[in-house]
Amino acid sequence: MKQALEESFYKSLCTIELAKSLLGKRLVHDSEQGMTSGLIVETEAYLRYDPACHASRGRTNRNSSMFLDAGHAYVYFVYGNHFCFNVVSEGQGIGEAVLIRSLEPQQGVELMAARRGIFDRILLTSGPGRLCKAMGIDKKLDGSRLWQGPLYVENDEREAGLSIIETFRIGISQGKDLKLRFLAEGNSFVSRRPVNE
DNA sequence: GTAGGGATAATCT
DNA sequence: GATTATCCCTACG
Repeated sequence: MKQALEESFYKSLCTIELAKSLLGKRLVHDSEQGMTSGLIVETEAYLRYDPACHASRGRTNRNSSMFLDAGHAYVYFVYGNHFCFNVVSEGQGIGEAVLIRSLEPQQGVELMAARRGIFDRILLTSGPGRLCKAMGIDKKLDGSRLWQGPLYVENDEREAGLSIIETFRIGISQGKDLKLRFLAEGNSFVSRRPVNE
């Protein structure tokens, strides 16, 4: 592994700051099948008093890793088909996290394509379920420590000068009016373009 | 390009 | 039994 961000990075920021700060950084998975990585270009924040947040109605078996210390992974299964990957934020006992919604593929594009069964670079990792499949992220990584790997985040020089757009979150029925989705302006790998504002 | 629905299963009521 | 932080395929303009 090259330079995984340290635990202190995750602890030093609140959830919204972390969601913005992760844009332009690189998510890396050093798996048994090979190395894959991608630039984070879209995130969403889920806050503890937010009705759309899994943790807002208390701790359950499913969401328990959301209550770990900042810098752990929260991976869950949705719609009977897909995994979603989150970066846990805030201190132990506080259920907040940042959902990673899309990546721009960097290393291991061939492996991603093989895992996904498609070859269109744009569709490889543009969506939370898609990127988990491409990166080989599943329930085994739930609760893992992002500062130790094999799944981790590192800096990328492209973070500098990045413009961030704030807009509404996707795929939820509650908390729709909150602008807690963040994306890299002008990047074509985001899962959906913002509609109005 | 947009809209609709099916797949598919853990979780919660 | 309903809901769900999704994806993909098909049909229709």
